[in-house]
Amino acid sequence: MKPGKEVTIYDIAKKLNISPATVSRGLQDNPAISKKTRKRIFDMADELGYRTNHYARNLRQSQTNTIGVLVHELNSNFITSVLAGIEKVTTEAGYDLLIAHSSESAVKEAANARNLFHKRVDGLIASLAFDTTSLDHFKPFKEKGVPLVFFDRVEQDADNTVVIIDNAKCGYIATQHLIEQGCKKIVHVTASLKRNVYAQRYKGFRDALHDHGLKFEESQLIVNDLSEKAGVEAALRMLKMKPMPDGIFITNDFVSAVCMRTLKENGLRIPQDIAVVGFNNDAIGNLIEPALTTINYPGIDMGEIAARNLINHLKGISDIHQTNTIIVRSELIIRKSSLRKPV
Amino acid sequence: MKPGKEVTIYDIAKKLNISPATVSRGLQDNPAISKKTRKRIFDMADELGYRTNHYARNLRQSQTNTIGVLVHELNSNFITSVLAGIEKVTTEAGYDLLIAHSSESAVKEAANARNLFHKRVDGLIASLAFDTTSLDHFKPFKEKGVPLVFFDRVEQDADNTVVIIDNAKCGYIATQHLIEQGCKKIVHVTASLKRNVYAQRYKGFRDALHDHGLKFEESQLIVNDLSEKAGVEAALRMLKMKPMPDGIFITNDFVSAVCMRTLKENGLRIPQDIAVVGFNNDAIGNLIEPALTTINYPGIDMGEIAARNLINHLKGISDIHQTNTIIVRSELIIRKSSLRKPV
DNA sequence: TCAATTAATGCAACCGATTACATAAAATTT
DNA sequence: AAATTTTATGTAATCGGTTGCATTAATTGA
Repeated sequence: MKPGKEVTIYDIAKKLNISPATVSRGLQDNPAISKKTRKRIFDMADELGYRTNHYARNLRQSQTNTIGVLVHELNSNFITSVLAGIEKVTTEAGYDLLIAHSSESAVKEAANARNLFHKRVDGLIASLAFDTTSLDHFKPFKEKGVPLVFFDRVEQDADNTVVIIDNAKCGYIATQHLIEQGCKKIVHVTASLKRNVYAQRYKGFRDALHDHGLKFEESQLIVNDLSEKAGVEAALRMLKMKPMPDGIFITNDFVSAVCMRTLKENGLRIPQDIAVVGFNNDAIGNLIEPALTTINYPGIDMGEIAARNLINHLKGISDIHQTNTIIVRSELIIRKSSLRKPV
Repeated sequence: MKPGKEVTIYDIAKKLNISPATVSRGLQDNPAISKKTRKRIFDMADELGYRTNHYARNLRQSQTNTIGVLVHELNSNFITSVLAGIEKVTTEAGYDLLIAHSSESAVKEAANARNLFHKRVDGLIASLAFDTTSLDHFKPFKEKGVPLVFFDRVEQDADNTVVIIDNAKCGYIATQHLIEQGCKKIVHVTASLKRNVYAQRYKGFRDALHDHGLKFEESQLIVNDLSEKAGVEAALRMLKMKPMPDGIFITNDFVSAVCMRTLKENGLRIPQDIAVVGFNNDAIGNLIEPALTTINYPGIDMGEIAARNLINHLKGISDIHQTNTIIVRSELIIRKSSLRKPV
């Protein structure tokens, strides 16, 4: 076979002395085509090394069989497992994936959304950046009727389908666990409260404090960007507090690890002096010392659920506008970083 | 604008009373079109909310403006930064990315290659799975003249363009460093020696031992699959050795962290009893205790270089078959896990 | 045996952009 | 002013499948 020469259904048709329409139908397993002809078509396709031209097909059908995924970063355990879940479902269903990440920038997020829109994805799965406030960049999708599913970082007030965990509950049980371990002054380290996930976790945190009769001061809330530098700074700030906190609930395992390192460097013992609870159950939590208590939630399931809902909608099996909010299970995993009492 | 109604260049042409050809040219900044007309075209395109139909374009031009990326996993720092590098270059050049991962399975790798081939990527960037032995699944690309670039895990004997680091040298300096720190019995923990990266690192390791007059026994080489379980087993095996090793060179930071954890659990002090050097400079290395000495190499640069070479080739700026092997810089980062002597 | 169904296949118009070639209009040269 | 060149635009074929409708062949029924 010479390079550059592509085999088309016309070539197959000519060789077999039948019409291209028949070849097309045969390739699609259209029941109108006899088994005999179909077999001949497939055999000839193999022989000639035929491959479908998806561009011709998509052009004609005016659908791309592509799903866009918009995430903030690719660098966490959580996100990669969500992607794995999405990928599993979409490949099974014969869809391609176009993945874009915003590096936590609302501007880049909007640019990516625009790009995916121009690429005509059939549907979009997205998790918002830190500083995204307006959802305007998703409007074109809505106007064209392209279905959207948000996961994890979402805007819940809008009429979107969202796949999330119960962040408030997670925040509550994480905090409650610290309280049960005897912590009296608990600090919460988190990111922009404009994002639902952080706002909800914070809410759970506050509720738990309140329900257990612990008071709260503004200084017990540290908001930053979840970078390494921010983790170090948060730890230093806590070291200066009087009295020092005896418990920390941090919204992310990486920052937890950084904080713990800094605290330890400054002579504090974990969990005796300060107990720590993280969030996400990244691999790192089990490798640092002491091992990190954290909230586990199944990224892969979230990805699968988001993708499955979108695809069912696309195939007309179900309507995405009916199921508005899907809550995925989550749990507290208790390890040494918070254990001050015998189990 | 009603959903479902797509604006085409014909619509623009009709409104402006010019031909679709002119619109097409105007949109492409073809110099044959007067500035005035071009402006009218762009304005009308904006007004109508026109978006290019890439499928029509690709069909006509018989090129997809898509580059396939084939990697073993998405879960490491290294791979995500390579992807970031690739993405940067390809988006700048207006290419899309189709990313597939093989989960370290040669079978899945072949399936992904087949899929990307059928999707007609214009070029392919790949890093091989553990157990890939044959490169047959890349043949169709070669036959059709689709350019290939391999990075990191490559097959060097073939006539492919590869982007790599000097793994032998890295293995050498890592080992030499341990020797300089006074290690007499060094164990190397790595993965399948069929893969160039591991084979070369092992070679460097052996050469360093030899050059410094240290003898080597088979038991000093532990080959596994770089999983958590494998890391624990490797550590346990070393604990049973008589005499126990006083240095370890591990081919990956995650496994290093796991090994260190197990060794510490068994009462060993690092680096006093055993010094450890990892590979990759993952974030984890700086969070565990003691911080991990490791080899750093810039994934983002590798990605950029691989992508840039591929794209230059596609654009006819350069020929990929000329530059056969590109070696990216790498360096040893010394941290506490190996430091037995004052710097 | 012949009409009425049903099954299998073909015809031809599309999807939306690109581009070689032709043509018209404007600018320049002689 | 006519001829020539340059600039701007139009015509129509093409890329490779898909699909509504028409047609033919095979099967069934009367």
